[in-house]
Amino acid sequence: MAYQRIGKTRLSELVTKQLKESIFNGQYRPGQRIPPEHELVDSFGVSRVIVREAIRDLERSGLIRVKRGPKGGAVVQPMRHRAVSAIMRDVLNLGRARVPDIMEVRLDIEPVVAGLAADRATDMDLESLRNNLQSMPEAPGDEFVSWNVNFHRLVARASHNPMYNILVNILMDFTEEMILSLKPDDRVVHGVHWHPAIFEKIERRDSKGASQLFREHLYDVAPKLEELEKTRPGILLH
Amino acid sequence: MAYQRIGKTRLSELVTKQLKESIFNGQYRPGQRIPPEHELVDSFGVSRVIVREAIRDLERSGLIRVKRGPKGGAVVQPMRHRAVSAIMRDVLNLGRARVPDIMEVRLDIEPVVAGLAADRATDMDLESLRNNLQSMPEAPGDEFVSWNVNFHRLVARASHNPMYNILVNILMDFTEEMILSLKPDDRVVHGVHWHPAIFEKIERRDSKGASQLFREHLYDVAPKLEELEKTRPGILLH
DNA sequence: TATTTGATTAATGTTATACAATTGACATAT
DNA sequence: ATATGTCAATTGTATAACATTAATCAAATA
Repeated sequence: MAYQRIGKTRLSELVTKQLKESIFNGQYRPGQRIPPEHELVDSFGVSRVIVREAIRDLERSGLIRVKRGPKGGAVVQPMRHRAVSAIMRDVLNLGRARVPDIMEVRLDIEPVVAGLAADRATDMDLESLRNNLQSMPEAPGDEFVSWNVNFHRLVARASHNPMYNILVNILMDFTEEMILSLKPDDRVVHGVHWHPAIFEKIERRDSKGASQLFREHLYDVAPKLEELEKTRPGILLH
Repeated sequence: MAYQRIGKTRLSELVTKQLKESIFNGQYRPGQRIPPEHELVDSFGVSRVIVREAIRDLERSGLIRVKRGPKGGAVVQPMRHRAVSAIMRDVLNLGRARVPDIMEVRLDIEPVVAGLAADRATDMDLESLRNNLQSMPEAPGDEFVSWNVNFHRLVARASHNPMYNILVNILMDFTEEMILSLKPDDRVVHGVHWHPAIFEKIERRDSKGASQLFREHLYDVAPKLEELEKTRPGILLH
């Protein structure tokens, strides 16, 4: 029988693994702090360097946020897509992804997600969407962009599929960044009138209708965003 | 005029940013090494701890791989989805995602991707797919699973959309893990006969057909995978 | 009294130095 | 030739000291 291969894992990885386990267990829940470094040093019996490395790992994967000072420390975060989003951007950059690639994915996914939302939206979801529609910022500044993009995020949340939720949020992170990187004057106020119509379909549980309208919405917007690629190549790269 | 807010960025983040820039620039290309720690310490004028932190960041996002010893160091990697995949899993765990959620996404995305593959596959892509079909492992062991899953990965690559490529690869990472976590006897040899038929559609540039067949393929497989959820809840969690 | 200012302190951020472990390359011995 | 040993480059880990940040509370001040 073959001997068992000795793993060359770094110490920090072992620490990371145990801490992660505790977080998934529910031992440390979102909002709570994990013990300060010096305590972890004692518990795990490794140096501070190692503990800090593990903590950095958790931070990078978005599971915790670290603050300094008294009452500071590592606080467990609720589900966040930003971490995935950040790394995804790096990988896409290496893969030379372009705006049309992103739009192609959006054009497929978002209508389906809207359909699911029509099927599954709770009253709270509908409330959030209604709220979004009624709070349009007046000036077409950065806030306006976030507000606009946020409708898409809320629809994704209403689909009640965590994976879709993350994916759409990632796509919208990219989209939002692209638009924000333009001077306000150059930003196309794209189809604000679509959103209320889409909401109506969702509210009436018209799955097919919501899906179809969303598709039209995106077909309407896509060319304008893809235009960006020409005027500002490599716009995804930040 | 308002003063400019002082960023409370960590030093390591500044280092990370610059190194990343160099990698995206093409200054350090996949396969090449970035300078050893002590040189970076000199160049950036920060301590070794900081440099190491930055390097760990790059490693975590899959941009480099670090080896020890002489001729070791940080080597730039080609586009990898694993890093995204790893973090995505953490976030999904926190979001309590379940197997049906994953399958729902696969059922939407993969047929579309197959359609694109039919439109865009190069001769090399077709060659890879053909190669896959002709090299079925005999024993239904781990290798068999990888081989099976790999067909899906190759189709995604043939779509020539980097984003889809990553997404499908992530989905297949999850799928592969789920199946591998079963004892070989419990693994369902799911529809091997679908793959050749799908390939034929792709080869003939029949976009609609490829898409449709792929959808049927997944509808065939889905129930068996979703069964896992019942017998082994939390199977995604590793 | 209300508000600024300062001191205290708990926590993370950074530096410096030394040593350990890994591993490729080459020399040496058998 | 093949195994063994030595060296050197490079990352991994440990320790100790100091810097910075920010919450809290006390004291000074208008």
